[in-house]
Amino acid sequence: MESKVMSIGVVCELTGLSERQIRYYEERKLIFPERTKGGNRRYSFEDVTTIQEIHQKMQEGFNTYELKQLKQSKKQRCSPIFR
Amino acid sequence: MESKVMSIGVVCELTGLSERQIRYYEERKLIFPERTKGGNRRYSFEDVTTIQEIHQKMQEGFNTYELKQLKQSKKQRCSPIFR
DNA sequence: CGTGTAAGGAATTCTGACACG
DNA sequence: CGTGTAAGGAATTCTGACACG
Repeated sequence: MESKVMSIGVVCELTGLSERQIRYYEERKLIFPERTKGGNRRYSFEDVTTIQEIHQKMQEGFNTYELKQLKQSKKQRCSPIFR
Repeated sequence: MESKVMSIGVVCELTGLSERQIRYYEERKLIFPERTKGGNRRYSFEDVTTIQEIHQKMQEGFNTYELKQLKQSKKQRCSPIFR
């Protein structure tokens, strides 16, 4: 389910995290919710999974910069250039 | 996906129907969204599908009472008593 | 019956900032 | 760095009612 349908409040319930934390992950460019015409964020179930993974990694000691690096290195290894 | 995560605005976008129509289906007991602590409705993807089916049937000439009857007869045929 | 609408209020979300560390 | 919070405003949703038919 990749459709962006959830408000931040629902994501908080699903993840147990605060709005602040979720918005911070976005600020660090780790998640990319859509926006309604009025400017409200909309998240997908994939986003929720990603958020949970981010939180898990952070509890293991990674910071957001490192997580960003990890994501990008994964992307590179999967890109056509590397095949 | 049976989790109730969507606000009525998202359901409107997904179905192309108005808030009024969607709330009316609930009034006629054809759908059963959950509520947040504050009283806001939350719908699942299953609800969206059901809403689309209801709208389809209504365009075919059924009224909400008949649709309610249809649902109940389906339930009865599937109930243990009828096996 | 099914749906549009204006009305007023309440719940939800937004941003930018200050704070701590 | 990551997160809590109070502040003020804006978007979203709620209910009950009137309207048409």
